[in-house]
Amino acid sequence: MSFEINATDRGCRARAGVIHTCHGDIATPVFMPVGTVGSVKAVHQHELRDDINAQIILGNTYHLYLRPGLGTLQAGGGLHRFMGWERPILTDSGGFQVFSLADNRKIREEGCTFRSHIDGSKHLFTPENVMDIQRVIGADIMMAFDECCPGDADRRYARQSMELTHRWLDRCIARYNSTEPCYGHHQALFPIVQGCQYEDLRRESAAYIAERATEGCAIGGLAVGEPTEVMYEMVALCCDILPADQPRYLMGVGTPANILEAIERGVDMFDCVMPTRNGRNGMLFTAHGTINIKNKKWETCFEPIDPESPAECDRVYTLAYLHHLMRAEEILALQICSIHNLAFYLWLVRTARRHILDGDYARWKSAILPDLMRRI
RNA sequence: GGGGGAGUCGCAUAGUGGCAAUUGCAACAGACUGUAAAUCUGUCCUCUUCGGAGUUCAUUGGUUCGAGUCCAAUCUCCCCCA
Repeated sequence: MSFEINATDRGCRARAGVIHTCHGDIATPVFMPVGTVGSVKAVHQHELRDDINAQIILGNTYHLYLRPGLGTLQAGGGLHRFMGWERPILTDSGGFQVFSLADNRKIREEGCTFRSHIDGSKHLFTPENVMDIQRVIGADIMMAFDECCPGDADRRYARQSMELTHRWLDRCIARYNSTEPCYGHHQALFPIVQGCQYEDLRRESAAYIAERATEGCAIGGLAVGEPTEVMYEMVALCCDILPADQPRYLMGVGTPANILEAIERGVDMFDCVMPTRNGRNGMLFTAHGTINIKNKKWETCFEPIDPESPAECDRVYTLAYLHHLMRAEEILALQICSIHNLAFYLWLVRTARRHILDGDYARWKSAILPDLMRRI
């Protein structure tokens, strides 16, 4: 894997680049749709490719390990082949589940034990087996096993958590270096900065990660309850320390505004469940603001969902029709909302890239931001 | 004509002397950030300074400290027999 930077904006730290992988190139800044269990919920692979033009998607180590399980994944030739997706895949390590399944897990030095949310069975994740599992999944980008620390953690806990994540990282790297890809294509390993909302911890962590990163780095543990401004400060601070010649991935973020702010501070890669989850719950993101398609006001709005969208469903179907489908609880509504939101997110980062190349990113961002944050 | 049953806040339901009244649906909003989410939350008779206040359970009258609940009549609907 390699990363080339095409342009750095004149007015800010935003950059436009290309990540080259064995499964194709990824133009950055990039948004990666989340496909936790080997499926971007409610969206077909051909829609991801042709309507949305997703360059890379996410899978999740924890979920795929529980189901379908490693045997099936290996027999199926890895996740790319199993799910019929020939473009790049990044897998999260399960670090986020250490956070989100807090009631069903126990953290120790060795690793983290989980109770399966599916059948209650007990499982142990260690830095070593998380590397092994991601080898079997076959992700182009594997993530280090970390603890995603809650946003309101106190300093003492945040430090302990960060130091554990660092020790786990060294074990991840050792395992990574002593194992080979299963399917013949290269797999990169991204370490993850932690440190919660404490500046000194973030600095320390970013420096630790910068020393060990070879192909890319991630910033984790943000957008987990801390104020948005704090998140922006942490992002800026981390980007200053992380290697300039590697892609930077801000994990789990975020709203359209969050993404533009982070791009301005030097982030290249994003993922978030928001476009798909909120879409399934009736929220549409648009260049003019967010709308709740379930609201009565859309009942007779016979305008196309988005006449400019590359996705056919956005141009063909009206807001009134989508409103009707949503109310009628038709599965098609969830599909259309998900496709629309993903198409919008990808339009957003594509347009951001163009403005970075043009050198007027900051100005464009300031102009579009109030609209994005509006509620229609 | 005779006998039996039923009328509750849009719809459907609970309620057998202390009730502004149960639950579901519908309706109207809100939330959602490395997915335990096609999920969750709030409002849902009227007014409110959010403390409450005022009117309600087909209609009218009665019993009772107190009635959606008991009694009587009336109206409407359903079932059975002629």
